[in-house]
Amino acid sequence: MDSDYPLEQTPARRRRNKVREAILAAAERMFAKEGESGLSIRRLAEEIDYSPSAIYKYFGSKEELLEELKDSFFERLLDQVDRVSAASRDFHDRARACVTTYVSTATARPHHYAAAFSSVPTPEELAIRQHLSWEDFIATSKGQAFKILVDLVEEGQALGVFDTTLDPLKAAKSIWASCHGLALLMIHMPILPDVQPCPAQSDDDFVAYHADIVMRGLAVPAETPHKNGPQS
Amino acid sequence: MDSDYPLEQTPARRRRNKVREAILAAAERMFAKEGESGLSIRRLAEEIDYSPSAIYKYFGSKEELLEELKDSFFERLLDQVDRVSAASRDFHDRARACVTTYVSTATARPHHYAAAFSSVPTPEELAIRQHLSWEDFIATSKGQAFKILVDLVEEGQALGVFDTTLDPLKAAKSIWASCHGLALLMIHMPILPDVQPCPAQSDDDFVAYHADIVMRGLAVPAETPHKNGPQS
DNA sequence: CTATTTTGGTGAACACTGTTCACTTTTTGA
DNA sequence: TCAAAAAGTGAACAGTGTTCACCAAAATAG
Repeated sequence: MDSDYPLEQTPARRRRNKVREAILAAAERMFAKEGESGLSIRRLAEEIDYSPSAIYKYFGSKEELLEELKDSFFERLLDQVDRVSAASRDFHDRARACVTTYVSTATARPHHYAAAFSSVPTPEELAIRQHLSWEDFIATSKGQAFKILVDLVEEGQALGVFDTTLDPLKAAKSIWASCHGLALLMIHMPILPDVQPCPAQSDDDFVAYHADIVMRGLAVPAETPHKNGPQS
Repeated sequence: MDSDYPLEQTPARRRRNKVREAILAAAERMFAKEGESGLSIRRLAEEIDYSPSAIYKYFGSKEELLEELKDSFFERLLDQVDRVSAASRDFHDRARACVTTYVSTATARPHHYAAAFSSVPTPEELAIRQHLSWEDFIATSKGQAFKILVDLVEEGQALGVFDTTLDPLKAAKSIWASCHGLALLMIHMPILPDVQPCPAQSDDDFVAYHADIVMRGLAVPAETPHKNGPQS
């Protein structure tokens, strides 16, 4: 069955991929508009003029299909952030850009981002995930996103703008929590920004504002302000 | 039909409330264990020895029932935070306690908290929510939670520990995002804390750590450290 | 106390859903 | 050319939320 060189694209394979992509494209369209509950295998099959059972020749289950949508979305998000994190600019601008692109690409596809963090692991799954190595973790998309943050923290510490007494992993987790929370808050509760007679600003402005506050929390503390540093 | 004083509890009403509470209790148990997808009207009816259609004499739909579960959970959460925010302690400890109790009560019932922020509003819903007043907003549970944060920020500013140039609303939103994100990160990705040869600490310790970092981001800036304050 | 109306509860049905499986048609590879 | 593998299908299964006609019991009115 396997050919001379493994990457050969027989016409059959090409056709198969085409159908697969058609399924994914329709699913993507559906899911982006109506979310997980709005994505139905039967409607999806109807959309691309196939029978529902045909889908199962390409995806083992609806869950598997959804997993692929979510994964490819998160990898796109990761690429975006990776790009701006590798740009050569002022450190503060670059760090802020990481936050803003993370949040804006997340909110641009609310269903995707929310679904990417939707599973509540059962105790058994939790026990399994407990013993997975750091290497295995940063091999995943989420792990790579986390690694970008860790590197960013370490760079900030090396540049003398971040507190060197902070554990980079903890700091990175703190940053991630702040970004994650803002993105989801904007997705699920998009009313807070200018609910009052204050000068209305755009969402993007607030994200940058939030990013600056988050970074201030990691900055080197003032000489003797109060006894308010996180104790190790 | 209406009696002399509106609060009269006829035996019928009492019986009805009893059944209603039984439904809610079973639903609560089911939902806490298996989440929204695991809560089935039919299984729920079977659990309390009623027919599925009986449920609809007490709740208009599954959505309505779920709404009640989520709302009552969030009000419990609000109560917890309200209590510790009203305690008379050192400001830093109190603020930190607000964050830690918020996050820990959220993670104690992961399905509830996640579901409380699960709806992605459609553009139409968004347009409706756009013109709702500040008064209407802080009448809701979420609004009250937000108000606690705003008050906390203003108190911190009055005490001179928070930067007075910060808009209390924006600062409160920033704090909320950070808490919300940490809670959801711990719910959906409970692997980050000590994934490495670093001294393993408990989740609670990290939440407090995070709280301190968040508060540091709102503290009065050092004299002339860098040009890293959020510009208004 | 009786008659009437309202309430609580049920079973069957409707319109969905994801998924499986026996089956046919098409395509591929030797 | 022929057998084997792949692609695709319709019907069925086991679920789901929800509705509705119907019935019995309780509350209410005369």
